[in-house]
Amino acid sequence: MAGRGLTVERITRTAADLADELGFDGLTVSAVARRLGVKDPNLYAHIENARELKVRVALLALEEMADRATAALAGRAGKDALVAFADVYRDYAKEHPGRYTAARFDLDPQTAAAGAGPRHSEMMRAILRGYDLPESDQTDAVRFLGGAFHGYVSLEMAGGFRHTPRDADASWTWTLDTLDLALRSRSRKPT
Amino acid sequence: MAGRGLTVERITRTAADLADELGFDGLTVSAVARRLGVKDPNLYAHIENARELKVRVALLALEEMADRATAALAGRAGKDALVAFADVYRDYAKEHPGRYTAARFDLDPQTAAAGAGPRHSEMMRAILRGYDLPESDQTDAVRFLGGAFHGYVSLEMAGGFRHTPRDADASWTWTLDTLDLALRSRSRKPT
DNA sequence: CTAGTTCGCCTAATATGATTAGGCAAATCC
DNA sequence: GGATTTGCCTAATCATATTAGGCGAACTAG
Repeated sequence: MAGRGLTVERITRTAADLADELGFDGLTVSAVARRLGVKDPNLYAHIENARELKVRVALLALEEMADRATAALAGRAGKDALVAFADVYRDYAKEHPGRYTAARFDLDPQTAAAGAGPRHSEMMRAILRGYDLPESDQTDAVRFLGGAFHGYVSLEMAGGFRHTPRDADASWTWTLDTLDLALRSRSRKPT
Repeated sequence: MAGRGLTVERITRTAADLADELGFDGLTVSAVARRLGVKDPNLYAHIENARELKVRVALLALEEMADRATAALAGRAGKDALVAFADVYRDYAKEHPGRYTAARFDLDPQTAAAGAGPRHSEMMRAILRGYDLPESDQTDAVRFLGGAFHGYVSLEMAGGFRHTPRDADASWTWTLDTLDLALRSRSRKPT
């Protein structure tokens, strides 16, 4: 049997691959079962329901991104760190569109807190340390940055930039330069 | 019959309302038919398939937002305009989460171009005129702003800010201030 | 006015997907 | 070696999407 040894891990990995191939919305229990060479009902021995499948993919994606980000951040600070971190998101979204979309899946608070979500905020805060913002601006800046990164990537992924000839990479660079500029102008110490 | 006089418009409006109530993903042909008091197959006399239903909701949302934005922008310029415009998005997303999500639906280029999408870019460009950016930065800035607005709203809507106590409105204000700052630092003329 | 047509809605039927209940055979335990 | 557990399967139900075809009321042409 092709399905020899089903495990939650194997199911999740397969689901993640399928999400990348079919789009996160196209991810179905049936498709995963098919790909694994087993019948649909088998999967329910390992997962509760379709939602759990998606949640697991979301958590996987969050973790993979956090791992990459951690690596990218090593030894960098300031704008360097900002750019490296942002590139991790954008590159990941390009390589794994389904996973990336999954990462935005609406997780319930506990699940989210148990996943890699907090690692992401942590890293963001670490980057911001390089800008020396007032303590009170910290959270605002995390939200601002997170939104800016995600928004850009998400619009680009949705094809929102196809209408205009301007190169998406160039706009990305401009965006990061501008974010850096913005944060520096918020800094307590002069640049 | 409750369904007296089905029209694409009525179907679309009903679909949009359902999207707001159930979430865009929960929007189904069946649910719309139920709400309209007719059997599912009837709808196919007016729409091609489920996708078209979603596309129509997306176009409706885009248009409604554009209308609001147009009104909000009247008589404003500079940061005032920026804030008014951004608030339109955020408020709309709060009032109509399903419609807002729909507005990000992946439309094919022609459909998108025929809809209100271009109006949005136009308004964004109008706002940017107040900042007097170099010609070449125009498109980059539109993408940057669009991404920042959408990203923030989308994270907030997805509950991404629930983890931290900090008030989402305050962060929004900070974000808009920072965007204004960023654009001003990109301006050709001094502030 | 009336046969023919169109309109608006319905029932029947198929396919896919989610999910539950229960069967069976090989591997494992005492 | 029989009892059990494990791993997968079949059968069955329900919701949704979508197609095909029926039926009566309103509408139109002669």
